[in-house]
Parts: sequence; structure tokens; C-alpha cells
Amino acid sequence: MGEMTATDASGSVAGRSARAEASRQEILAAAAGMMRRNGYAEMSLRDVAARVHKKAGSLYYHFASKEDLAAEVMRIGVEAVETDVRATLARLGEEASAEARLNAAIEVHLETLLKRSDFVSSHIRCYPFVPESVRAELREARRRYDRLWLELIGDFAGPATRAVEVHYIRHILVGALNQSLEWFNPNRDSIEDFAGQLHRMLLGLKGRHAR
Amino acid sequence: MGEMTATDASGSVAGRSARAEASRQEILAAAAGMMRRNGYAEMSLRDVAARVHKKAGSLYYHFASKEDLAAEVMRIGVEAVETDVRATLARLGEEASAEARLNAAIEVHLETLLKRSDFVSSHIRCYPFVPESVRAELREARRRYDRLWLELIGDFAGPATRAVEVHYIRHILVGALNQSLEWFNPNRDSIEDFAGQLHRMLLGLKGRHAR
DNA sequence: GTCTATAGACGGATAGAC
DNA sequence: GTCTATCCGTCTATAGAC
Repeated sequence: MGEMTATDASGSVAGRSARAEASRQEILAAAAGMMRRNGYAEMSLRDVAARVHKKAGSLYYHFASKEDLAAEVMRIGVEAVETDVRATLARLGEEASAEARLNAAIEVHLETLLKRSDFVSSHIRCYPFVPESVRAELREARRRYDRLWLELIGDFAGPATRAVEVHYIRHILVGALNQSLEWFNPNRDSIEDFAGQLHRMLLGLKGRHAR
Repeated sequence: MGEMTATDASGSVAGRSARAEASRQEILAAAAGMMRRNGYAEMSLRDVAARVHKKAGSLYYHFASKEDLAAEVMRIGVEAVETDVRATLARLGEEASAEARLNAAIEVHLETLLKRSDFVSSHIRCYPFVPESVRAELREARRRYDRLWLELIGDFAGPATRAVEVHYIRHILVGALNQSLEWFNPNRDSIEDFAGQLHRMLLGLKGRHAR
């Protein structure tokens, strides 16, 4: 038990050795990659284990079940993208316009989804097909991130915009962002151009008369 | 062979009895429902067969493999939504404005996706996770439908709009439409309101100066 | 912590009776 | 056309050795 500490250098949880924590992180990363590519149902514990040079049974030292592993992968994903977006907004500072903040959020969400994180993309792709118990565990974290977008869009659209409009705009915007996972080709497409086009469509919502 | 005709009343293919054709359609509908709800990997032939009061082995009289069944379901889906949209456009007639045509296409796509067809929704939800051989079979039909949207958007945006912009607008628009499968709640949301919001965002693309 | 071994369930697919 | 029976593979999960 000598290697256990309340909080070690890598920030692992108390009661878990540094070695166990390293294995755990390796397994999570391998599972995220496989979930992103093949989906939840076809992510097999044998394959995940093989990718980190272990056997399937060994994973049960770190995770209680396949559902537990998947839920952890997806929780890391949604928290990662929220953390990235909030960090960028914080860097922009209080004086940034609502338009600048919304644009920055769009670009960071896309960067994290498309380039940075298998955890985010596996969350987006797998959520619809994951067992209900897993969805239940993710609901709160998802709502938190949803609320961030509602705020960003509400601030941008202005106080005259009704809540139901903000609701639809959020689904349109975030839906368009997340679907990019299925068509975005880094050799052909550009995040800047894609985000720019979204920006122009959002600008159309401002400075108009009510219907 | 007495029941075989070149084209019978139900429009079945030559060389297939009316009874076989009816069974085939039942199986396809059951598979579409299961694929929509549970995804491709978790659609089991045993469950599909049970839903139409048959046994798993019997499906192989109608389909060569699970992949074959899924590809047929998804092919029907993409062709159904294209047929619905084209029929509505034809009804609008030649004199309809590009704006009216685009709006009509948006509404029909949503109606078919969200209310009318498990075939369309199973296509949208399962395509990313289906085996490559299935995707290959669907590629041409998907491209045809994609081209229709490129035309509608190109006509709406006007000749000054570059092809790359139309490309992104199509992905944004169709992505937002298709993601609605994951959030649209008929008890809370309205296709008209959702389509109206999309319409306003698209209007923002018109009557602006180039950047 | 990771291994081997295996239980136990379920999957797609095929053969042959009817 | 559909059934029964079955092959053979894969899966999650567990038990116990090391």
C-alpha cells in the first residue's frame, strides 16, 4: 500500500495506485477509439484489452462492467468539450461580445470534436444506442453543457428572442456541429470555413423584425 | 409456378409469388423498426423473425444475409424520402420560387423522417455503423439525394454563391434536419416551428454583401 | 494487477424435413 | 415458404491461480 497517496502527481483518486491509474487511462483511451470507430455494441472488451496488451478479464479489475467503462468514456467526453469551451470563453474575458463568444465556442467545439478527442466523438456517436442505464448516468453532464449553449445563444440573439426560439436554434446549431463527425474530411474541409458559414447563418437572426 | 406473374397487383417483382412478397415486406418493416430503435448491431434476426411470427432460419429464404436485409431497408429509406420530396416539388410546379421549393423540401424531409418512415430513420441512424459493404451499396442512392439538396440550395442562394459555400450549407442544413431524430419530441416540438427557424437562418444568407 | 480457463447466453448461418 | 436442429463463433462476466 506504500504507493497509495491521497492525491499523487498525476491527479489520480485516493486509494488507487499510480500503476493502476495508468492502466485505467490506457484502457479508457483504447475504448474511446473503438467506440468512435465501431460503436458501442461492436466495441468488445477482448479487442480493447488486446489494444493495451492485456486480456479481457483484466479489465474487470478497473471497471465493473462494459456499461461502466462506456459511461466513463462518454462522461470524460462531455466534460472535456465543456472544459475546453469554458476555458476559451474565460480567455476571451468579460468584455467580449456575445457574437465573439458564440463564434469562439463553435470553433472550439469543432476542434475538440473533430481533431482532439476520441472521447467527445465516441460520446456523440454512441449516445443514441447505449443502454438506458448509461444514458441516465450522462444526463446531468449533458444538461450542463446544453445550458451553456442556451446561454451563449440567448445572449447573442438578444432579450427579445423567445425561449422556444433559442431552444430550436440550439438544436439546429449543435446538431449541425455534431453531424460534422459524419462528413467532415480534413483533407477537403476546413473548420474555419465551416464555422464561418454557420456564423453567417446565425447573423441572419439579428437585426430583423419580428414575424 | 401458377402464382408467378410478370407484375402482380401488389407490384411485386417477376418471379416472386405474392405470398413471398408479402412476407418480405413484413420482414423489412420489422427490421426497419428494430434498426431505428436499437441500431444495426443489436438488430438480431431472431428478434426480427419473432416479430413477424417466424423463425430466424426462415428469413434466409428472402434475404441472403443480415447485411443484405439491412441494405435493403436502408435503400428503401433513402429512396422513400427522395420520392416524397420530389413529389412535393412536382406539386409545387415550375413557377414556385426557389425559397418556396427549399422550404417545402425541408418540411417534407422532416415529416418523412420523424413521422412517416422507420426506413428513413433507420437509414440515418445506422449508416455510420453499418459494414462497409452495405455503405457501398447505398452510396449511389445517397449521392442522388445529396445532389437534389445541392440544387435546391444553389437555386436559393443564387448564382453568386460559390460551390464550396453551397457544400457547407447543405451539410449544415441536412445535418440539422437529421439530428432532429435524436431530440425531436412530438409532445413538445413542432415541425412547423423548427422548419420556420431554419427558414429564418437561411434567409440570412440572402441580400448580404460578400465578405 | 494480470493471467488462464470457462461458464452461460446469444449471434449469424446452413441443412434437410415437411 | 417455413420449420427444427445444429454448427460454430463471439460476447460479457466470473473464479481462482500467480
